[in-house]
Amino acid sequence: MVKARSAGSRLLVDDAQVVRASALDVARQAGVSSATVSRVLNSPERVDPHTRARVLEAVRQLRYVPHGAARSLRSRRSWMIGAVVPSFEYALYARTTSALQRRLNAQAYSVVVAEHHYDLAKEMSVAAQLIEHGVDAFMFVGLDHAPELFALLEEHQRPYVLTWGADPRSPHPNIGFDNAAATHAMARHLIALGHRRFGLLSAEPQHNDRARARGAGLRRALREAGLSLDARHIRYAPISLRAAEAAMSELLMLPDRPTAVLGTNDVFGVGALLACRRLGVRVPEDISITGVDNTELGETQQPGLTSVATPIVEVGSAAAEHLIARLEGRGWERCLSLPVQLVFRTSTGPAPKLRRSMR
Amino acid sequence: MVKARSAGSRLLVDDAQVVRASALDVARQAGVSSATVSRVLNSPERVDPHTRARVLEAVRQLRYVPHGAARSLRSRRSWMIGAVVPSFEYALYARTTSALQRRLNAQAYSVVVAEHHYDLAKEMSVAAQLIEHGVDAFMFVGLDHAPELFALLEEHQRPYVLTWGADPRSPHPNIGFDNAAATHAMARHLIALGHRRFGLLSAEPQHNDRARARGAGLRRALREAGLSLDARHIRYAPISLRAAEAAMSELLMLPDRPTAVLGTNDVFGVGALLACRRLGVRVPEDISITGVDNTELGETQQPGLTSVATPIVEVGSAAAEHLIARLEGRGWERCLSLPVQLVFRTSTGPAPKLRRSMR
DNA sequence: CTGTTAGCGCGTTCAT
DNA sequence: ATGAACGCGCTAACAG
Repeated sequence: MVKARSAGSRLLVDDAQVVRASALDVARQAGVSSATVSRVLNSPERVDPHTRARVLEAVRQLRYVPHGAARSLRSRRSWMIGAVVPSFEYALYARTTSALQRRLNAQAYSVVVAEHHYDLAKEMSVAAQLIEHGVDAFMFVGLDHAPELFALLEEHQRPYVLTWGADPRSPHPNIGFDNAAATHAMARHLIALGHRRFGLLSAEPQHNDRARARGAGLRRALREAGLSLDARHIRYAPISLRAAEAAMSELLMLPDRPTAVLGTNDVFGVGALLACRRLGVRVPEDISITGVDNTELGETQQPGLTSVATPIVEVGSAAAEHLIARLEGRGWERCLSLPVQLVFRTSTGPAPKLRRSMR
Repeated sequence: MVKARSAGSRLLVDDAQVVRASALDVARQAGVSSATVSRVLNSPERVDPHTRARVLEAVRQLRYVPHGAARSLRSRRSWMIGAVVPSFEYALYARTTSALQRRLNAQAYSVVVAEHHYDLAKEMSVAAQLIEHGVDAFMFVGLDHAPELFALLEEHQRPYVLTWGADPRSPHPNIGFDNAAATHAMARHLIALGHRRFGLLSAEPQHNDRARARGAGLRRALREAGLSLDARHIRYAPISLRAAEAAMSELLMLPDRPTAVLGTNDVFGVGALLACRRLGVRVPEDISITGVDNTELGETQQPGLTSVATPIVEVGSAAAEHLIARLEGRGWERCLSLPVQLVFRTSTGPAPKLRRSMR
C-alpha cells in the first residue's frame, strides 16, 4: 500500500485518498483546529453556526469518518452493545436480537452478536472476547449463567440485562416473561379437556432456566389437579426437529403412552407432530400436542400447533430501552415481566377416553 | 465511581479492582516491561518460556483483558468482521451468519451484524457505521449493492465478499451458488411433468439479484421449451408468509390460473400452500407448488414442499475462509460457486390435464 | 530475548 | 467561541 501523505502535507479534496482523512485533515480543510472538529461532531450547539457549517462541509468533502477506536480509547465508550444468544436456529432468539438491534441502531449503537450453543462456559469466553472489543453493555438470554460471568461483568463495570425470563427476586436485571406460567396455563387447559396422562418434551433443563421453568409449570398444574408426571413420559433432547421427532417416537411406543404431550417450545411440538404423522397417530383424536413460542413453524402445520405466544420481540425492544437508560444514567427497573397468551389451534382436543362422554 | 489507583501505586493481587488492569500493571506484577507483555500476548514464541510463564501468571492473577480500542488504534486491526444481511427472519441469512461466525470466532475474530431490511441505502449507512467502529472486513448478502457502498469500501481499503450469488464476471469477490440454475432446473422438472401454465411468486426483483436470477431461471427454462410467463401470473410481495399467501390467493382467483407456481424461496412456497389450503385447492392434484432454499418450514408442510437445497451454511464458512485468507495476506479466489440440489417432495405432480394420460 | 521510546486519532482540559 | 497541549493503552521500531 502506498503511503500518500507526507508530514505536514495537506490532504486536498481531489487527492487520491489512500489514507483515510483524520480530524486534523478536516480541521485544516476548514481552517480550524481539530478540537473544533471534535466539538462540531459531539456537541454542535457549542460551536458557532458559521464555523460549524464550514466544518461539516469539509467533513462531507473529505468523506471523513471518525476513528471509532481512537474515540473509544479517549472517551471510554464504544457505542457497541453485545448480544449473546444461545443460537440463531429457528429464528427464536434472532427475532429478539433483531428487535434489540433495531432500537439500538436508532441511537447510533451497533450490536455485536455471539452464539454460545447452549454452553455456559462458551458463553463466558465470548463475553470476555466482547469485553476486550470494548462493548459498553450486554444482553444475555436466560437467567442461568456461570457465576464467573457475573464476576467478569462486575469487574469491568458493564451494564447487562438478562432476557427471556422474569424473576423479581433475582439480583440481576431481567426482562422477560413467566415461563412457568405459560406451561401452567397450557396444562390447565389440557386438564380441562380431560387429559390425565401427560408427556414432556424438553431441552436438557440443567443450565437452562427456560426449559426448567416450563417443565415446572406443567408439574405444578398437574400437582394442583392431583396428578403427576411419570418419569418415563419425560424426554430431554437437543433443540432440533430431528431430535424432537425421535424423542416423541419413543413416547409413542410406550404401552401406556400419554394422551397429551407438552413441548417446551414449538420445535419440540412440531417434532412431536412429525412423529405422530409418521407413526399414524392421529392428532388431536388420539393425542394432543402443544408447543411454546407460537412460531410460524407451528402455526402452519396441519393440525395447527396449539402454543403460547411469548413476547420475544417486545423483550428485545425493552432490553434495548433498559440498556440505553442505564448508559445514559437514567433510572431503570430491575425486573420487567411481559404477558404471554395461549393460542388455541387444532393440535389439542378432548382426551381420547373421554371423547364420547363429552360430546 | 471511586478512582482506586493513584499515580505510581502498584495494583496488587488482592486490591479491590475498580479500575481494570492495564498491560503496565501486568508488567509490574511480572517484573518486565509492557512491551514484553504485549509480545507474550501477540507473538509468544518470541519470548523466553520462563518470562512468558511469569507474565501469563500475572495476567491470570490480575484477570487482565487487553484494551481492544487501544490495540486497534495502534495496530490498525480490530479483529472484528462486519456481517450485513437483509434480515434474520426465517433463519435464512441467520444460518449463513452463524456459520461465518463459528469459523471466525475460532480465529479470535468477532462478528458484528447489522440488518438492512432489503434497503440498499440503509445497507450503505450501516456499513459506514461499522467502518467507524473499525471492522476489518465485510460479508454482504447478494450481488446488488449501491455503487457508493463499493466506493466506501474501496476508500477505506476494507476487504469484503458478496454471498448468496455467484458471478465469475463480477469485479467483486463473491461466494454463492447459481440462483438462476436452481429455478431453471426446477422449471424443467415441472415442464417434464406436463405443466404449461406457470406462476411466479417473488420478492421485488429491483435491487435484489437473488429474486431476479431466480425469476430469470424460470423464464429461460420456459423459453427453451417454447413457453412463456404470463405477466398476470407474476406476483411480487414482501418476504412474509402473510404477503405470500395473499399474493397466491390472487393467482388462484384468476380464470386461467397456472397449474404450477414457483416461489423464489420457501417462504413464498409455503405461503402458496397456505392459500391453496384455505381456498380448497388440492396440491399437487390441482396445482404444483415449489420453493427454494429447502427450509424445515417447507419440509414439514403437508404436502412437503418441493424445493432446491442451497448451500447457505457452506457459503458462510467459505466466506469466513475467504476473509481470513485476505486478512492474512494469503491468496484467494474471486468467485466460488457451490452446487444446489433439487429436493423432491409431494407438492409437485403431473399437470392436471395430463394426469390421466400419464398414468 | 528484552527494554525504551514514540505515536496511533481522538476528546478533554485549560487557556484566551 | 476557539486553540494548544496532553494522554487514553497499546504495539511497532529500534537499540542493546
